Amino acid sequence: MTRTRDDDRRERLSAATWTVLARDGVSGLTLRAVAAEAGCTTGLVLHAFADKRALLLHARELLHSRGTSHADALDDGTRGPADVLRLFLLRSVDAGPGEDDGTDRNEDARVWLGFLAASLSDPVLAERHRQGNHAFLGRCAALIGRALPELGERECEERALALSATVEGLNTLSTADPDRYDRRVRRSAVDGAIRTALAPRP
Amino acid sequence: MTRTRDDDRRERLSAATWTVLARDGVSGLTLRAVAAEAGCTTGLVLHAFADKRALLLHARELLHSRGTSHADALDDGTRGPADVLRLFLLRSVDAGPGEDDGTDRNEDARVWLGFLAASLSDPVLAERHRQGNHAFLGRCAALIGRALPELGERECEERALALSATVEGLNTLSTADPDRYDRRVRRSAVDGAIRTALAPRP
DNA sequence: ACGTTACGGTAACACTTGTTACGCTGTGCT
DNA sequence: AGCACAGCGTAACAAGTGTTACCGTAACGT
Repeated sequence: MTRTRDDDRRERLSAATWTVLARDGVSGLTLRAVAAEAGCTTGLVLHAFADKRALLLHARELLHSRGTSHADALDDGTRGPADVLRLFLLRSVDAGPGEDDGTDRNEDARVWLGFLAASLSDPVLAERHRQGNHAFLGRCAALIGRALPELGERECEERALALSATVEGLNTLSTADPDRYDRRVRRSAVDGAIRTALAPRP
Repeated sequence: MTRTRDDDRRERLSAATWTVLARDGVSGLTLRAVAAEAGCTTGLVLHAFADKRALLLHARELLHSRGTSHADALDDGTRGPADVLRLFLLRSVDAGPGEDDGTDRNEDARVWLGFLAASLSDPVLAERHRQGNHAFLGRCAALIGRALPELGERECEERALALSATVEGLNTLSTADPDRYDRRVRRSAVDGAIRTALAPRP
Protein backbone atom coordinates (compact mmCIF):
# COMPACT_ATOMS: atom_id res chain seq x y z
CA MET A 1 0.00 0.00 0.00
CA THR A 2 2.67 2.41 1.03
CA ARG A 3 4.66 1.03 -1.90
CA THR A 4 4.83 3.88 -4.38
CA ARG A 5 6.02 3.68 -7.94
CA ASP A 6 9.17 5.47 -6.95
CA ASP A 7 10.04 2.63 -4.57
CA ASP A 8 9.35 0.20 -7.35
CA ARG A 9 11.78 1.92 -9.67
CA ARG A 10 14.38 2.05 -6.96
CA GLU A 11 14.04 -1.63 -6.33
CA ARG A 12 14.37 -2.44 -10.02
CA LEU A 13 17.44 -0.24 -10.20
CA SER A 14 18.89 -1.94 -7.14
CA ALA A 15 18.38 -5.33 -8.75
CA ALA A 16 20.14 -4.08 -11.85
CA THR A 17 22.95 -2.83 -9.65
CA TRP A 18 23.37 -6.30 -8.17
CA THR A 19 23.43 -7.92 -11.57
CA VAL A 20 26.03 -5.54 -12.96
CA LEU A 21 28.15 -5.77 -9.83
CA ALA A 22 28.15 -9.57 -9.99
CA ARG A 23 28.89 -9.64 -13.72
CA ASP A 24 31.38 -6.81 -14.22
CA GLY A 25 32.84 -6.24 -10.79
CA VAL A 26 33.21 -2.97 -8.97
CA SER A 27 35.18 -1.30 -11.75
CA GLY A 28 32.47 -2.15 -14.26
CA LEU A 29 29.71 -0.77 -12.10
CA THR A 30 28.87 2.43 -13.97
CA LEU A 31 25.64 4.37 -14.13
CA ARG A 32 25.31 3.59 -17.82
CA ALA A 33 25.76 -0.12 -17.24
CA VAL A 34 23.11 -0.10 -14.53
CA ALA A 35 20.77 1.91 -16.72
CA ALA A 36 21.27 -0.46 -19.64
CA GLU A 37 20.65 -3.45 -17.38
CA ALA A 38 17.44 -1.87 -16.10
CA GLY A 39 16.39 -0.96 -19.63
CA CYS A 40 16.44 2.78 -19.21
CA THR A 41 18.91 5.65 -19.39
CA THR A 42 21.11 7.41 -16.91
CA GLY A 43 18.51 10.13 -16.71
CA LEU A 44 16.04 7.89 -14.92
CA VAL A 45 18.70 6.58 -12.59
CA LEU A 46 19.72 10.04 -11.47
CA HIS A 47 16.11 11.13 -11.16
CA ALA A 48 15.50 8.26 -8.75
CA PHE A 49 18.74 8.72 -6.84
CA ALA A 50 20.69 11.85 -6.04
CA ASP A 51 23.97 10.40 -7.19
CA LYS A 52 25.82 7.16 -7.70
CA ARG A 53 26.65 6.65 -4.05
CA ALA A 54 22.99 6.93 -3.11
CA LEU A 55 22.19 4.20 -5.62
CA LEU A 56 24.90 1.98 -4.21
CA LEU A 57 23.85 2.61 -0.64
CA HIS A 58 20.21 1.83 -1.37
CA ALA A 59 21.12 -1.40 -3.13
CA ARG A 60 23.26 -2.35 -0.15
CA GLU A 61 20.47 -1.46 2.25
CA LEU A 62 17.96 -3.58 0.39
CA LEU A 63 20.34 -6.52 0.44
CA HIS A 64 20.64 -6.21 4.19
CA SER A 65 16.92 -5.86 4.91
CA ARG A 66 16.09 -8.85 2.73
CA GLY A 67 18.57 -10.98 4.58
CA THR A 68 17.29 -10.04 7.99
CA SER A 69 13.65 -10.51 7.07
CA HIS A 70 14.42 -13.96 5.76
CA ALA A 71 16.39 -14.79 8.86
CA ASP A 72 13.55 -13.61 11.07
CA ALA A 73 11.15 -15.88 9.23
CA LEU A 74 13.37 -18.84 10.05
CA ASP A 75 13.17 -18.30 13.78
CA ASP A 76 9.39 -18.62 14.16
CA GLY A 77 9.30 -20.88 17.18
CA THR A 78 8.77 -24.15 15.32
CA ARG A 79 12.48 -24.96 15.40
CA GLY A 80 15.09 -25.28 18.07
CA PRO A 81 17.98 -22.82 18.19
CA ALA A 82 20.47 -25.31 16.75
CA ASP A 83 18.28 -25.94 13.71
CA VAL A 84 17.64 -22.26 13.22
CA LEU A 85 21.36 -21.54 13.39
CA ARG A 86 22.13 -24.24 10.87
CA LEU A 87 19.49 -23.12 8.38
CA PHE A 88 20.54 -19.51 8.82
CA LEU A 89 24.20 -20.19 8.17
CA LEU A 90 23.56 -22.54 5.28
CA ARG A 91 21.46 -19.90 3.61
CA SER A 92 24.21 -17.38 4.26
CA VAL A 93 26.54 -19.42 2.09
CA ASP A 94 23.84 -20.04 -0.52
CA ALA A 95 23.64 -23.72 0.39
CA GLY A 96 20.30 -23.88 2.15
CA PRO A 97 17.84 -26.72 1.54
CA GLY A 98 15.84 -26.29 -1.62
CA GLU A 99 18.73 -24.56 -3.35
CA ASP A 100 20.07 -27.67 -5.00
CA ASP A 101 18.98 -26.63 -8.45
CA GLY A 102 21.61 -27.10 -11.07
CA THR A 103 22.48 -23.45 -11.41
CA ASP A 104 25.10 -22.92 -8.74
CA ARG A 105 25.43 -19.29 -9.63
CA ASN A 106 27.49 -17.58 -7.00
CA GLU A 107 25.94 -14.27 -7.91
CA ASP A 108 25.08 -13.49 -4.30
CA ALA A 109 28.63 -14.03 -3.17
CA ARG A 110 29.96 -11.86 -5.99
CA VAL A 111 27.57 -9.08 -5.09
CA TRP A 112 28.63 -9.39 -1.48
CA LEU A 113 32.29 -9.19 -2.36
CA GLY A 114 31.68 -6.30 -4.72
CA PHE A 115 30.02 -4.25 -2.01
CA LEU A 116 32.81 -5.07 0.38
CA ALA A 117 35.41 -3.92 -2.12
CA ALA A 118 33.44 -0.74 -2.66
CA SER A 119 33.46 -0.22 1.10
CA LEU A 120 37.24 0.02 0.98
CA SER A 121 36.94 3.52 -0.43
CA ASP A 122 33.49 4.53 0.84
CA PRO A 123 33.22 5.07 4.60
CA VAL A 124 29.41 5.16 4.55
CA LEU A 125 29.23 1.80 2.81
CA ALA A 126 31.84 0.45 5.20
CA GLU A 127 29.84 1.57 8.22
CA ARG A 128 26.74 -0.07 6.79
CA HIS A 129 28.66 -3.29 6.28
CA ARG A 130 29.88 -3.18 9.85
CA GLN A 131 26.33 -2.75 11.12
CA GLY A 132 25.18 -5.71 9.06
CA ASN A 133 27.95 -7.87 10.39
CA HIS A 134 27.15 -6.73 13.91
CA ALA A 135 23.58 -7.92 13.44
CA PHE A 136 24.87 -11.21 12.06
CA LEU A 137 27.09 -11.72 15.08
CA GLY A 138 24.30 -10.84 17.50
CA ARG A 139 21.96 -13.32 15.90
CA CYS A 140 24.50 -16.11 16.01
CA ALA A 141 25.52 -15.38 19.59
CA ALA A 142 21.89 -15.34 20.73
CA LEU A 143 21.18 -18.68 19.05
CA ILE A 144 24.29 -20.23 20.57
CA GLY A 145 23.25 -18.92 23.97
CA ARG A 146 19.80 -20.47 23.63
CA ALA A 147 21.30 -23.78 22.57
CA LEU A 148 23.92 -23.81 25.33
CA PRO A 149 22.61 -21.79 28.28
CA GLU A 150 25.58 -22.72 30.44
CA LEU A 151 27.84 -20.62 28.24
CA GLY A 152 28.65 -17.08 29.23
CA GLU A 153 27.80 -14.16 26.97
CA ARG A 154 31.45 -13.59 26.26
CA GLU A 155 31.94 -17.17 25.13
CA CYS A 156 28.90 -16.99 22.86
CA GLU A 157 30.26 -13.90 21.16
CA GLU A 158 33.64 -15.53 20.70
CA ARG A 159 32.06 -18.55 19.04
CA ALA A 160 29.90 -16.30 16.88
CA LEU A 161 33.06 -14.59 15.64
CA ALA A 162 34.47 -17.93 14.56
CA LEU A 163 31.26 -18.78 12.75
CA SER A 164 31.25 -15.46 10.93
CA ALA A 165 34.79 -16.07 9.75
CA THR A 166 33.89 -19.44 8.26
CA VAL A 167 30.81 -18.08 6.51
CA GLU A 168 32.56 -15.01 5.15
CA GLY A 169 35.51 -17.05 4.02
CA LEU A 170 33.37 -19.58 2.19
CA ASN A 171 31.58 -16.82 0.36
CA THR A 172 34.80 -15.08 -0.58
CA LEU A 173 36.46 -18.26 -1.73
CA SER A 174 33.46 -19.49 -3.72
CA THR A 175 33.66 -16.24 -5.61
CA ALA A 176 37.15 -16.97 -6.87
CA ASP A 177 36.89 -20.74 -7.16
CA PRO A 178 33.25 -21.84 -7.40
CA ASP A 179 34.15 -25.35 -8.53
CA ARG A 180 36.30 -26.15 -5.56
CA TYR A 181 34.04 -24.47 -3.03
CA ASP A 182 30.79 -25.90 -4.29
CA ARG A 183 27.61 -26.44 -2.29
CA ARG A 184 28.78 -29.74 -0.85
CA VAL A 185 32.03 -28.27 0.44
CA ARG A 186 30.33 -25.20 1.84
CA ARG A 187 27.69 -27.30 3.55
CA SER A 188 30.31 -29.57 5.05
CA ALA A 189 32.43 -26.68 6.28
CA VAL A 190 29.44 -24.94 7.84
CA ASP A 191 28.37 -28.14 9.57
CA GLY A 192 31.85 -28.60 10.95
CA ALA A 193 31.99 -25.04 12.23
CA ILE A 194 28.58 -25.40 13.88
CA ARG A 195 29.70 -28.59 15.55
CA THR A 196 32.57 -26.84 17.31
CA ALA A 197 30.47 -23.75 17.98
CA LEU A 198 27.84 -25.84 19.75
CA ALA A 199 30.26 -28.16 21.52
CA PRO A 200 29.81 -28.24 25.29
CA ARG A 201 32.27 -26.40 27.44
CA PRO A 202 35.66 -28.11 27.47
CA MET B 1 73.25 -10.75 -9.43
CA THR B 2 70.56 -11.52 -11.95
CA ARG B 3 68.70 -8.63 -10.36
CA THR B 4 68.66 -5.94 -13.02
CA ARG B 5 67.58 -2.35 -12.54
CA ASP B 6 64.44 -3.13 -14.49
CA ASP B 7 63.43 -5.68 -11.87
CA ASP B 8 64.14 -3.12 -9.20
CA ARG B 9 61.83 -0.58 -10.78
CA ARG B 10 59.15 -3.20 -11.20
CA GLU B 11 59.37 -4.13 -7.57
CA ARG B 12 59.14 -0.51 -6.48
CA LEU B 13 56.13 -0.03 -8.72
CA SER B 14 54.53 -3.17 -7.33
CA ALA B 15 54.99 -1.87 -3.80
CA ALA B 16 53.38 1.39 -4.83
CA THR B 17 50.52 -0.61 -6.33
CA TRP B 18 49.94 -2.36 -3.02
CA THR B 19 49.94 0.90 -1.12
CA VAL B 20 47.47 2.57 -3.46
CA LEU B 21 45.24 -0.49 -3.56
CA ALA B 22 45.11 -0.63 0.22
CA ARG B 23 44.50 3.09 0.58
CA ASP B 24 42.11 3.91 -2.26
CA GLY B 25 40.56 0.59 -3.15
CA VAL B 26 40.25 -0.93 -6.58
CA SER B 27 38.42 2.04 -8.07
CA GLY B 28 41.18 4.38 -6.93
CA LEU B 29 43.92 2.24 -8.40
CA THR B 30 44.95 4.37 -11.38
CA LEU B 31 48.24 4.58 -13.21
CA ARG B 32 48.69 8.17 -12.10
CA ALA B 33 48.10 7.30 -8.47
CA VAL B 34 50.65 4.49 -8.66
CA ALA B 35 53.12 6.77 -10.40
CA ALA B 36 52.65 9.49 -7.79
CA GLU B 37 53.10 6.96 -4.99
CA ALA B 38 56.29 5.69 -6.60
CA GLY B 39 57.51 9.24 -7.18
CA CYS B 40 57.56 9.15 -10.94
CA THR B 41 55.20 9.67 -13.85
CA THR B 42 52.97 7.42 -15.89
CA GLY B 43 55.65 7.36 -18.54
CA LEU B 44 57.98 5.29 -16.41
CA VAL B 45 55.18 2.96 -15.34
CA LEU B 46 54.25 2.17 -18.91
CA HIS B 47 57.88 1.82 -19.91
CA ALA B 48 58.31 -0.85 -17.25
CA PHE B 49 55.01 -2.60 -17.96
CA ALA B 50 53.14 -3.06 -21.19
CA ASP B 51 49.85 -1.93 -19.74
CA LYS B 52 47.92 -1.60 -16.53
CA ARG B 53 46.94 -5.26 -16.35
CA ALA B 54 50.57 -6.32 -16.60
CA LEU B 55 51.38 -4.06 -13.67
CA LEU B 56 48.56 -5.57 -11.64
CA LEU B 57 49.51 -9.11 -12.53
CA HIS B 58 53.15 -8.56 -11.60
CA ALA B 59 52.19 -7.05 -8.26
CA ARG B 60 49.93 -10.03 -7.62
CA GLU B 61 52.66 -12.43 -8.63
CA LEU B 62 55.15 -10.84 -6.29
CA LEU B 63 52.68 -11.04 -3.43
CA HIS B 64 52.29 -14.75 -4.06
CA SER B 65 55.98 -15.55 -4.37
CA ARG B 66 56.80 -13.65 -1.19
CA GLY B 67 54.18 -15.56 0.71
CA THR B 68 55.41 -18.93 -0.45
CA SER B 69 59.05 -18.14 0.19
CA HIS B 70 58.24 -17.09 3.71
CA ALA B 71 56.15 -20.20 4.24
CA ASP B 72 58.95 -22.39 2.96
CA ALA B 73 61.33 -20.79 5.43
CA LEU B 74 58.99 -21.77 8.24
CA ASP B 75 59.12 -25.47 7.42
CA ASP B 76 62.86 -25.94 7.80
CA GLY B 77 62.82 -29.13 9.83
CA THR B 78 63.29 -27.56 13.23
CA ARG B 79 59.57 -27.59 13.95
CA GLY B 80 56.88 -30.20 14.00
CA PRO B 81 54.06 -30.07 11.44
CA ALA B 82 51.54 -28.75 13.97
CA ASP B 83 53.77 -25.82 14.90
CA VAL B 84 54.54 -25.06 11.29
CA LEU B 85 50.85 -25.08 10.46
CA ARG B 86 50.07 -22.75 13.31
CA LEU B 87 52.79 -20.26 12.46
CA PHE B 88 51.85 -20.39 8.81
CA LEU B 89 48.18 -19.68 9.44
CA LEU B 90 48.85 -17.00 12.03
CA ARG B 91 51.06 -15.20 9.59
CA SER B 92 48.36 -15.57 6.94
CA VAL B 93 46.04 -13.50 9.09
CA ASP B 94 48.80 -11.03 9.98
CA ALA B 95 48.89 -12.22 13.58
CA GLY B 96 52.16 -14.08 13.70
CA PRO B 97 54.53 -13.76 16.64
CA GLY B 98 56.63 -10.63 16.52
CA GLU B 99 53.85 -8.69 14.83
CA ASP B 100 52.44 -7.26 18.02
CA ASP B 101 53.65 -3.77 17.32
CA GLY B 102 51.06 -1.11 17.92
CA THR B 103 50.30 -0.46 14.29
CA ASP B 104 47.68 -3.04 13.47
CA ARG B 105 47.43 -1.83 9.93
CA ASN B 106 45.39 -4.27 7.98
CA GLU B 107 47.08 -3.16 4.80
CA ASP B 108 47.86 -6.71 3.75
CA ALA B 109 44.26 -7.76 4.09
CA ARG B 110 43.09 -4.75 2.12
CA VAL B 111 45.54 -5.50 -0.65
CA TRP B 112 44.35 -9.09 -0.67
CA LEU B 113 40.73 -8.07 -0.91
CA GLY B 114 41.50 -5.52 -3.57
CA PHE B 115 43.15 -8.11 -5.78
CA LEU B 116 40.26 -10.46 -5.23
CA ALA B 117 37.79 -7.79 -6.26
CA ALA B 118 39.86 -7.07 -9.33
CA SER B 119 39.76 -10.79 -10.15
CA LEU B 120 36.00 -10.53 -10.47
CA SER B 121 36.44 -8.85 -13.84
CA ASP B 122 39.88 -10.13 -14.84
CA PRO B 123 40.08 -13.84 -15.70
CA VAL B 124 43.88 -13.91 -15.66
CA LEU B 125 43.99 -12.46 -12.17
CA ALA B 126 41.27 -14.87 -11.10
CA GLU B 127 43.23 -17.84 -12.41
CA ARG B 128 46.31 -16.65 -10.56
CA HIS B 129 44.31 -16.33 -7.38
CA ARG B 130 43.00 -19.86 -7.81
CA GLN B 131 46.52 -21.19 -8.22
CA GLY B 132 47.63 -19.41 -5.08
CA ASN B 133 44.76 -20.84 -3.11
CA HIS B 134 45.50 -24.27 -4.50
CA ALA B 135 49.03 -24.01 -3.18
CA PHE B 136 47.70 -22.83 0.17
CA LEU B 137 45.37 -25.83 0.37
CA GLY B 138 48.10 -28.24 -0.62
CA ARG B 139 50.44 -26.91 2.04
CA CYS B 140 47.79 -27.17 4.74
CA ALA B 141 46.71 -30.64 3.71
CA ALA B 142 50.31 -31.88 3.69
CA LEU B 143 50.95 -30.50 7.16
CA ILE B 144 47.75 -32.04 8.50
CA GLY B 145 48.74 -35.36 6.96
CA ARG B 146 52.15 -35.23 8.62
CA ALA B 147 50.58 -34.39 11.96
CA LEU B 148 47.90 -37.06 11.70
CA PRO B 149 49.19 -39.88 9.50
CA GLU B 150 46.15 -42.02 10.17
CA LEU B 151 43.99 -39.60 8.19
CA GLY B 152 43.25 -40.28 4.54
CA GLU B 153 44.26 -37.84 1.86
CA ARG B 154 40.64 -36.99 1.25
CA GLU B 155 40.08 -36.12 4.88
CA CYS B 156 43.20 -33.92 4.97
CA GLU B 157 41.96 -31.95 1.99
CA GLU B 158 38.56 -31.52 3.55
CA ARG B 159 40.07 -30.14 6.73
CA ALA B 160 42.36 -27.88 4.72
CA LEU B 161 39.30 -26.43 3.03
CA ALA B 162 37.81 -25.57 6.40
CA LEU B 163 41.05 -23.92 7.48
CA SER B 164 41.20 -21.86 4.31
CA ALA B 165 37.68 -20.62 4.92
CA THR B 166 38.51 -19.42 8.42
CA VAL B 167 41.68 -17.66 7.29
CA GLU B 168 40.08 -16.02 4.29
CA GLY B 169 37.09 -14.98 6.34
CA LEU B 170 39.20 -13.41 9.05
CA ASN B 171 41.13 -11.42 6.49
CA THR B 172 38.00 -10.26 4.75
CA LEU B 173 36.26 -9.30 7.97
CA SER B 174 39.27 -7.52 9.42
CA THR B 175 39.23 -5.37 6.33
CA ALA B 176 35.76 -4.05 7.05
CA ASP B 177 35.93 -4.07 10.86
CA PRO B 178 39.53 -4.03 12.05
CA ASP B 179 38.55 -3.15 15.62
CA ARG B 180 36.29 -6.12 16.14
CA TYR B 181 38.55 -8.57 14.31
CA ASP B 182 41.78 -7.51 15.92
CA ARG B 183 44.87 -9.65 16.41
CA ARG B 184 43.58 -11.30 19.55
CA VAL B 185 40.33 -12.38 17.88
CA ARG B 186 42.09 -13.58 14.76
CA ARG B 187 44.61 -15.54 16.78
CA SER B 188 41.89 -17.12 18.86
CA ALA B 189 39.82 -18.05 15.82
CA VAL B 190 42.82 -19.55 14.05
CA ASP B 191 43.74 -21.57 17.12
CA GLY B 192 40.21 -22.89 17.39
CA ALA B 193 40.14 -23.87 13.74
CA ILE B 194 43.49 -25.63 14.05
CA ARG B 195 42.24 -27.53 17.08
CA THR B 196 39.36 -29.06 15.12
CA ALA B 197 41.54 -29.54 12.05
CA LEU B 198 44.07 -31.53 14.07
CA ALA B 199 41.53 -33.41 16.16
CA PRO B 200 41.89 -37.20 15.96
CA ARG B 201 39.43 -39.11 13.88
CA PRO B 202 36.02 -39.17 15.55
C1' DA C 1 85.24 15.55 -28.11
C1' DC C 2 81.51 13.96 -30.34
C1' DG C 3 77.74 11.01 -31.85
C1' DT C 4 74.76 7.29 -30.24
C1' DT C 5 71.58 5.36 -27.47
C1' DA C 6 68.63 4.23 -23.91
C1' DC C 7 65.94 6.18 -20.34
C1' DG C 8 62.34 8.87 -18.48
C1' DG C 9 59.29 12.92 -18.67
C1' DT C 10 55.65 15.86 -21.28
C1' DA C 11 51.90 16.37 -23.54
C1' DA C 12 48.47 15.00 -26.38
C1' DC C 13 45.01 11.49 -27.83
C1' DA C 14 40.55 9.16 -27.71
C1' DC C 15 37.48 7.57 -24.59
C1' DT C 16 34.63 6.88 -20.44
C1' DT C 17 33.05 8.58 -16.19
C1' DG C 18 29.54 11.16 -13.10
C1' DT C 19 26.67 14.97 -13.34
C1' DT C 20 23.73 18.73 -15.07
C1' DA C 21 20.73 21.44 -18.01
C1' DC C 22 17.30 21.22 -21.29
C1' DG C 23 13.43 19.64 -24.02
C1' DC C 24 9.91 16.45 -25.40
C1' DT C 25 5.77 13.83 -24.24
C1' DG C 26 1.97 12.10 -22.15
C1' DT C 27 -1.32 12.11 -18.42
C1' DG C 28 -4.71 14.13 -15.44
C1' DC C 29 -7.39 18.21 -13.90
C1' DT C 30 -10.64 21.96 -14.56
C1' DA D 1 -10.56 21.10 -24.98
C1' DG D 2 -6.81 23.45 -23.06
C1' DC D 3 -3.34 23.54 -19.83
C1' DA D 4 -0.03 22.65 -16.22
C1' DC D 5 2.97 19.54 -14.52
C1' DA D 6 5.67 15.70 -13.66
C1' DG D 7 8.43 11.92 -15.83
C1' DC D 8 11.89 10.58 -18.60
C1' DG D 9 15.16 10.76 -22.38
C1' DT D 10 18.86 13.55 -24.92
C1' DA D 11 22.68 15.75 -25.14
C1' DA D 12 26.19 18.32 -23.41
C1' DC D 13 29.81 19.19 -19.97
C1' DA D 14 34.17 18.95 -17.26
C1' DA D 15 37.08 15.82 -15.17
C1' DG D 16 39.72 11.82 -15.21
C1' DT D 17 41.08 7.34 -17.49
C1' DG D 18 44.56 4.24 -20.18
C1' DT D 19 47.57 4.69 -23.84
C1' DT D 20 50.70 6.57 -27.36
C1' DA D 21 53.94 9.52 -29.67
C1' DC D 22 57.38 12.67 -29.14
C1' DC D 23 61.29 15.13 -27.02
C1' DG D 24 65.03 16.34 -23.96
C1' DT D 25 69.07 14.66 -21.53
C1' DA D 26 72.67 12.36 -19.61
C1' DA D 27 75.72 8.57 -19.70
C1' DC D 28 78.76 5.88 -22.51
C1' DG D 29 81.82 4.05 -26.13
C1' DT D 30 85.17 5.17 -29.59
